[in-house]
Amino acid sequence: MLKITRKVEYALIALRHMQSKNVDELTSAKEIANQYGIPQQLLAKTLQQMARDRILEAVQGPAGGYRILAKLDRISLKDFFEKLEGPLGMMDCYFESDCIQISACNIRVPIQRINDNLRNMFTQMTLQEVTQ
Amino acid sequence: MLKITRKVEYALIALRHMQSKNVDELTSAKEIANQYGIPQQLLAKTLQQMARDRILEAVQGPAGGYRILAKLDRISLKDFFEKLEGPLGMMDCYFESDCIQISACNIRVPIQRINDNLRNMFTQMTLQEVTQ
DNA sequence: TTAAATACGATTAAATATGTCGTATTTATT
DNA sequence: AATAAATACGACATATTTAATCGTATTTAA
Repeated sequence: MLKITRKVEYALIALRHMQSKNVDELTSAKEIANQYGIPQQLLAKTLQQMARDRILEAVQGPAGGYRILAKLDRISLKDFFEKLEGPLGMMDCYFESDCIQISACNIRVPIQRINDNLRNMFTQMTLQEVTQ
Repeated sequence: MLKITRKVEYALIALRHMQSKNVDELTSAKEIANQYGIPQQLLAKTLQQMARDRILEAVQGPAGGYRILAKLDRISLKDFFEKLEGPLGMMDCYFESDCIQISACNIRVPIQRINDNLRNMFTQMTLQEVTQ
């Protein structure tokens, strides 16, 4: 429980890698995949998603690649996680309420408290802090 | 990501249920399973594990069941989670260091920072707070 | 025109989580 | 002593989620 996914892991590796370069320099998925020993296609998808989310900018064609587009100190870890993985909650009933036994459930409120703490914590941390 | 497991969910439901009773009153797995619509055998296993962990006391035989043994305000959520699920970390390399590409990895330290925050948060919350 | 890169849906594979089965043990009740 | 209702627990089966791969299209510098 409470594990981050490979997608997030690869995204962070990529961001950190790019941050060690000149701001407008491009990095290909291949370069990162080789350097860190991770599956290129999977990484590529993650980078593409980040591009759709306007975290990265993608440049096509040979000698193309990705560079950081967003201000990382303006993106909370919560937003980052949610962009990549969807709503951030310890239980789905935090967002959806189609749980069949919701009336019998006696831990909805307590779980929400934990959840709020968790979300609050990740709201306070920025991507910049993590990848710098 | 960051989801709690059914095991933890069922454990919390059970604890909260027992807390609404007299301290020495016994509750059977069947009673909880029926009331909250959860699989009895799976719940039973979880209760048995909590008994091994000295959170609950088990009484065998007919009319047997479980009651709360530990002082819940002395057990952190971190300890509780770790008793049930093992080491609490967003990545395994927080505890194990047999990651093949660990030398190339560029996010070990940042991830550890997030991890420390997370563990710190759960260290500060007690089981009592959650189940009361 | 070619080659090297991104783009992305579809599918497969692997890992993890969840649930069930079968059997043993304990013990209150009859 | 026999029975029944509960805990105890390893082994297995199923379901779900995550991770990885495949195939094909598009873009664009050389």
